Amino acid sequence: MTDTARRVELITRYCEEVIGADELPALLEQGMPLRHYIGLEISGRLHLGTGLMVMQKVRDLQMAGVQCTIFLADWHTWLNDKLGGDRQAIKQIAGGYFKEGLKASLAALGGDPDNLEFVLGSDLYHDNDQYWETLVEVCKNTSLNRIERSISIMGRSEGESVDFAKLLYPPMQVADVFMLRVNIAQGGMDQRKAHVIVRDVAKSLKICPLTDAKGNVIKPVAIHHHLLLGLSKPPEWPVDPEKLRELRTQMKMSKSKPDSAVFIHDSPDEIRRKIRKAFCPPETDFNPVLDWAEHLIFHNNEQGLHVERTPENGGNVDFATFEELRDTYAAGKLHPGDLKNAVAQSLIDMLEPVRKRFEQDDLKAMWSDLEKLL
RNA sequence: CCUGGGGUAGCCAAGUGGCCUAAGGCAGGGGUCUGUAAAACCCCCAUUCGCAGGUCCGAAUCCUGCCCCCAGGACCA
Repeated sequence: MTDTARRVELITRYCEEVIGADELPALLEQGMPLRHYIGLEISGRLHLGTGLMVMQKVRDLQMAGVQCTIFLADWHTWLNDKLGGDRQAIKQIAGGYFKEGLKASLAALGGDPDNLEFVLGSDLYHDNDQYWETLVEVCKNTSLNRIERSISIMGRSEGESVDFAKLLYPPMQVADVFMLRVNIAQGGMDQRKAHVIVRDVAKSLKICPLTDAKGNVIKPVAIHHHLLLGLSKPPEWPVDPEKLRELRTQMKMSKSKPDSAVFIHDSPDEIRRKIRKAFCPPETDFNPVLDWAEHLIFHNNEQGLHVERTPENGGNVDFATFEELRDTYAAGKLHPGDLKNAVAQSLIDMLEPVRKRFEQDDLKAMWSDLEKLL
């Protein structure tokens, strides 16, 4: 495998979708420094979707030699009425709990937290004419209709009536990408609308266009990771494939359903309890426990999944690949309870360093600052 | 600024002077039952009705003022 092929593989692996994958090899070959970003709202406790799904991709990108940036979107958090819309508190949590929590998560996954850049929205926008000019340019190159349809990126449903400020959110997110000079934009599958606008307007921007090593204007590559299923039963079961797209957002982990999500600093007992209560039908589709096994365990743990069972239940088993696990489960040869115990234990082990980090006084204090706000 | 409609739990929503210490549904929590969960069944979940006064024996329900939301309209030298 050539070096370029190896790096492309690292950049794109495990992604549910990559828009503009064809453009990657050329960028790599011309020695263009690759800059990544993912924007995160400061919305509350860090769950596995952010802590592990986002950060495992960051780790992969670092391994591919990409400069990674976490954009702490304090303005977007404010626009979206999160954390009570308290700007001062949002900033404080962003630079404290959020930043340190993400670094701890990345470290636990084998990435390099010291080489991870953090940019706060307020800092990027302050005294930055280019940013506001680019925002206007983005707006001039899209339509109100399109922006209204894209508010699903902020967890709002299409057609929902929102105050006008919220319509600034999507074009600001688009402008962020160009202002940060990013050529790889990462997001969950729920962010694709914003990234499609990014790519649509990329060639029309004059103030702050993105260019390659030769000075040609290019579009950022968009990489989208899988959204982890929430642990609760989907609102509609069985899931109708026709309605999958609209249901997807409702199926993801949500903070309003406390036990549908596991947080990065949950205690082993909490993790076991939540997973024990998880929806886990005999089917393999839309099975959150299998979903977590696939995307969290097999993508991070070389050892695969170790299942402990009593002798009368068949004794211990190891699965080296997800396919092996899925097929065994589908055949009814692995009991859901045993699967749950194994997945829980594996996550507990994976998150051990994160919990350790949160036991230290500085992070403990930052965490408690957040809890007071919730 | 005007006209009309509206503000009841996380969400939807009934109730228009006393039986409201506020119905119902969804979501959520606890439990029973299953070697998981789900389903089923049982239980919990607003001392309070946008805010402040007032009338009345008694107000979520009537009156006054204020705040906010929605749909129009007016203004636009």
